[in-house]
This record gives sequence, structure tokens and C-alpha cells, in this order.
Amino acid sequence: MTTKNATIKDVAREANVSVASVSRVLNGLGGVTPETQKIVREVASRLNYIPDNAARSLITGRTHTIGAVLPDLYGEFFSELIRGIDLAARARGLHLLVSSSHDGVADAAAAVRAMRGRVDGMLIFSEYVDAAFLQENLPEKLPAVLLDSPVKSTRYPVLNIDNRAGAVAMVRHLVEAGHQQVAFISGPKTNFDAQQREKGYRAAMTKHAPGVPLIIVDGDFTEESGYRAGRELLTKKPRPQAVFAANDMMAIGCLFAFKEAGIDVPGDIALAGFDDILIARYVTPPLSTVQVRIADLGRSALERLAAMLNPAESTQASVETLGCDIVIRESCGGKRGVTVAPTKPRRSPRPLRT
Amino acid sequence: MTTKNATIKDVAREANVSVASVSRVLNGLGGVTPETQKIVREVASRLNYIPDNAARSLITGRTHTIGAVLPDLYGEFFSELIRGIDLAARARGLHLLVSSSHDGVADAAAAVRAMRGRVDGMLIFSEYVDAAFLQENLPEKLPAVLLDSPVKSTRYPVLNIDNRAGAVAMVRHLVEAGHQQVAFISGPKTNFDAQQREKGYRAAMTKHAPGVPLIIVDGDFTEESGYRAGRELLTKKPRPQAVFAANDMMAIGCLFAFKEAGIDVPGDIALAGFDDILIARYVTPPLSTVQVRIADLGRSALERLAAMLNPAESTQASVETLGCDIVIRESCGGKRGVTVAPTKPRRSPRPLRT
DNA sequence: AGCCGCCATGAAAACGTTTACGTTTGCGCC
DNA sequence: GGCGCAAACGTAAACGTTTTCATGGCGGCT
Repeated sequence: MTTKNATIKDVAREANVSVASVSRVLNGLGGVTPETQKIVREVASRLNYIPDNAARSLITGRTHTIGAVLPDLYGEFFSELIRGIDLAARARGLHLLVSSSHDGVADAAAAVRAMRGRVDGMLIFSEYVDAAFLQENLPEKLPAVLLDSPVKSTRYPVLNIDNRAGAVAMVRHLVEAGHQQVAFISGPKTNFDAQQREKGYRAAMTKHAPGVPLIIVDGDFTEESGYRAGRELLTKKPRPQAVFAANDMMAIGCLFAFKEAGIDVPGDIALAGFDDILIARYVTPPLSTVQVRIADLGRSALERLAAMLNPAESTQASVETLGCDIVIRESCGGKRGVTVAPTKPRRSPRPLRT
Repeated sequence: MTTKNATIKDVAREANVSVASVSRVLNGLGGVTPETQKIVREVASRLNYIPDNAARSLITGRTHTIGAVLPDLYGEFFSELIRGIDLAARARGLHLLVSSSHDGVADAAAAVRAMRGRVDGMLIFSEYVDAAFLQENLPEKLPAVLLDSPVKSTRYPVLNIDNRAGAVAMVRHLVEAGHQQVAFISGPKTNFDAQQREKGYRAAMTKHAPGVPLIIVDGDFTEESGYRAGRELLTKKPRPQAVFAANDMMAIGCLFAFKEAGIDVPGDIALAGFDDILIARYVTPPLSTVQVRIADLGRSALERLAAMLNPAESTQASVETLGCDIVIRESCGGKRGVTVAPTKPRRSPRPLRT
């Protein structure tokens, strides 16, 4: 056993051929006799030869690595997203360089810059990116795909979650289930998802419950804000028949406020959230919500990016939108466990470690 | 704007110095006049020069990247672990190459091999690794740290969660709270964590409730198996006074079985789990459990690895163990919300996206 | 005044590949 | 038997750095 790793030269010498031939064989370029190929392969595996990626990247200009820049995501959302990306990347023989937990635009910029030259393309998921940001921090010709972003770029494809349609579907369900007065607990004003969800609520109310006054209480996506919103809603007269929160955590906070006040859910008031976090099905009563197919988002984004890397596949920037499904559980008094929109089986709760 | 990126040669030419001097300035090696430094820096930033990582790696043999090979982890555990690793890596100027969702030894082996030459070191978290696996798949001299692994290696440091001590602490708490007959729902027989937790249960019972017969029901970490175990436990005579499940999901399944049977928790029977998953505090009653500081695990592992990369810091293989805290909630009738073991503030539930 | 040594700098080798280009070989065809 | 062509293979340049070593100049010391 030598202490240094074998290089292509070692293989060439040992196989009595030139380095060019070794390279040709190992990259399957052809122009080499089957016999020579056999010998080269044998020697290569005998020496346990692995091509040096740095040298290869240097000459080819490709790294076979894609970078993912993600914000400070929590729990399921983060893990599902990475899962989707990772699986798709592996299927394409790409590696995944991750930089997560970015809070603030400077942080995100640093992450993007640090990846320069290390990746062939980037997946960027950050509320801080806009056209100027990209212009400034992204190398001229680097392919990139934006996730869940309001940016409309002619250069980069954007993949969004159809928050608006999800919200519309849920409001429609609530109204059709007999709850005309649907109140809404909004998310942070600056958050893109929150904005879209509120738009969906407004649009759906206008369409499916025309003439019913809108009730909107501010929230910020935290359980705490949901709790406060819940208490506030109980003071409204007339009391709304249903509450739709812009995310599950707020819905849960709201649920606690109702419980505390002795208000029965769904008997006295119906409740629904958004995201379908794992907890949603474990609170009492289980929470109706809008499910987002996060892993799909990651997978689609990666495939989109992979297509850009391959000059053969012609691609153009576009904004694509991934649908949501509504999941009806007891909290809104619907038929239990019925899923209304077309849905895919979802990963069931599982142990942390297998 | 040229179409190609500036190289060190461009900078050298433009600044009327040699490439060597540019390199020296940009790497802060000294031996260059302040005036020259100034000029070089100016030119470099004017040309927007970014050193090519491939070329740099080729000559230095370092990538400033570490690889993380992870199994099919779920939700919080995965995201917290990555968070810990990522934060520590960023602090050290290291990049993170992730390969997750590995099921099976072949999968893990492929992941490890694929990282060859792309990373300076590896973090390996997989129940499939053993001494032979490492011997076979890991390059001779590549530093690596093993997470949550039974492997005792003289070559690689191992970082474990102190499952045993956590279990002991919880059993002790249950017994001291007046529940002598503590039953245990075990995890998968082959799972390292599950084994350690069971050992802890056995040891603690022997020590703190000597003479009390052990009651152990099989489970496999799923909610379903916890439910079945719960039903089985209700048939035991005498009925145990407390149930300790090897993870939270089983405890929750068990809780549902008890609810269904009209058994009050904690009135009729106390209940505790392990992991402190987010759901634990949202079920009714909130679940007592053992908290694992996952982000800490990731951070420690990375720092350990970083130390190995630096030849200056002398390091030797060792097995280190990270403590757990027990978190007492209503499900075991303890003083509500009291945390017994020393604990750190934990990230509170937060919105999926901020 | 001469010498020694240090400091700033430059020239060039080295890292391990891929690939453009040139050379040999074998073969078929006239 | 000579000629040309294609297939197989080799040579060497190129990629963009870091780093070793050599060189020249300058100041201080004897």
C-alpha cells in the first residue's frame, strides 16, 4: 500500500498505454480496442484509481455539483425540501452543496458568493433575493433556479407553491360546508407566501361568499400570534363561523385560545390552517389544512436546473406553480379524513431514526 | 465586460507584478510591500477576480469542504442536525456537501465513495457502518467522524447521544414520582439507540426499583406499534403505573390506545417518551420526554472533524457522549413544565418559513 | 569600502486531468 | 506493391493556482 493515491499516470504506466487512452477508456469515449479497455479497467481497479475531481474540474470547467442556498427553515419543510433535491440530484449524478439558515440579505449574499466556482448551478430559496441581488451576487453565466420567490426574471426560472389556489380551495370548502363567515389570520406582511394566501382568501370570499364582510386579524406565523388572534376573534360580533389561519402554527395557537375560552371546535367554530405540518394531525381535534408537496418542489427545482446545465435541452426562463391539496380533518367539521383535492400518498410519521 | 472570468494572470499583468506576488497578497502571506499590496488589491477587485477553486484544490490538495452522509432522517432531527453542522462549518470557512436519505449499506457505500476527492473530511451517520465498511469505502487517510454509532474505532472519533443516561434519568424520575411499576416499550432490536435506551431502562429499574418485575413490550419506533403496545399493556395484571416508550411516536400511539380505552393519562397511568419531537408538547396531555440536543451533536461533530483537519491541533480517536435532558410535562403527572436535568433553551416552534 | 544578509520580487515547476493534434499501424483497393 | 484511409494510440498543451528557488538591490556592520 502506497501512501499516495494512484493517478492516471500510474494507471497508464502499469497498463503500458498512454494517459490519453486511460482517460478515453474511463470516460467511455471510444477509439480504444476492447482488449486495451479491459486491461486499463483491470489496472485501474487494481490500483483503486479514482480520478481527481479538482484536476478534472480545472480542465472541464464543470464540478457536477449544484448549490442550494436556503433560509432559516424549520423541521419538516427543510428536510422534505432537501430530500426532494438530494434524490433528484443523485439520480442525475450531481452532488449537493448546502448552505442553510440564512437570515438577512447580507447572509444570503455571502452564501451565494462563497459558492462561486464550486457549483455548476444554484437553487436559491430566499425571501431576500430580488433582481438587483441576483445581478450583484450571481456570476454572469451561472444557471440558477429560484424557489418560492416573487421575482419575475427573464433569466432565471422560478418555481412557486400555489398558495393562492390552496387558500381558495380551503375557503371554498369552508363556505360550502355551511360556514359563510370565514375569518382570516394573516401572516407577516412582507412574506410572499403570506401575501398569496391572503389574496386567495379575499378572492375566494368574493367569489363564494359574496356580500359577507371580510374579517382579517394580523398574525406573524407564530403560535403566539395565533393565540392572540384567536382571543381577538372571540370578541367579534357576530362571531365568525370559521377561522382560516395562514399557517398551521397560528391555527394551533388559535385552537388553544378557543379551548381556553371553552369554545368547541368544530362545534362552535370551524378551524383550518396551512402547511400540513406533522403536528396538525395530532392536536385535538385534528386540524384541517392545506398540504404543500415540498419534496416535489425540491425535485422539480433540481430537474429544472439540471436541464439548464445541459445545453442540449433548450430551456427558457418561466414561472411554474405547484399545486396544493386541501386535507380535511375534524377541526372544520367536515367528513372526517376526507381529502378533497387530488392528493398523493404522503410520508407517514416515522421514527426519527430508523 | 469580458465573457471569461479574470484569472490571476490578468491581475498580475494589469498590476505589473508577477502572479506569485498576487498570490502572496491575496493569501496574506507577507513578503510584499504595502504599496504593492494596495495596487494588487485594487486591480483584483476592479477585475472582480475570484480565485478558481479547482486550480487551488489541485495544487493544495484541500477542498475546504466536508461531506455529511446521513440516513433517511425525518423532520426535526434532520434539520437540526444539518443546522448544527452548517453553522459550525460556516464559522470555520468550510462548505458542506450533503448526501442524505440512505437506506441500506450499498446506498451508504455509494455515497461515501462518491465524495472521494471532493471533501477534506467526512461526517458519517449511518447504522450500516462498521469497521469493515470504513476499511473498504473510506480512503486511507481521510479524516472522518462517526455519529451515533456503536463502532469502536481507533482511527475515527465517535460522537454518541447518551441514550442510556437519558433513559435512566427518566425511569428514575418516574419511580421517584411514585410509579414503581414502569413498563417499557422497546424500539427495533437492531437499532443502536433503541438498544441503549432499553439498557438504561433495565439498569435504572434494577437500581431504583429493585425487586419490581420488568415489563417490556416490543415496538419498532412507529406510532402504530406504540398503539398496539398500549393495548397489550392494558391487559397486564397488575397494570403498570407508568409506561416509558423508547421514542415519542410510540408514546403517542400508546397515548391513543389509552384514550380509546378510557384510561386517563396521567391519572390512571403515567407516560413518557424519548426524543422530544415537536409534537410531544402538542398532544393532550403534553408528553414528558427525553430531549436530545441534536444541533449540538452536529456542531460538536463538525468541530471534532475540523480539529482533525488541522495538523496543528493534535487529536486522537475517542468516543464522546452527549448528554440528554429530561423534560417533564403533564403526561407523567409531574410538576408541570419543570425540566429536571440542566437544560439549554431550545428553539421554539416557529413558522415553516419566515 | 567591502561584504554579508535580508527582503521584495520573479521565473518556473508542479498538481492531475482532458483533449487537440500528430503519428503509427493495418487493411482494402486499384 | 503502392497508395490512401481510418482506427488506435501517443505527445503535449492547457487549465489556474501555489510554492520553491533564484535573483537583484539595498542597508548595516566591520
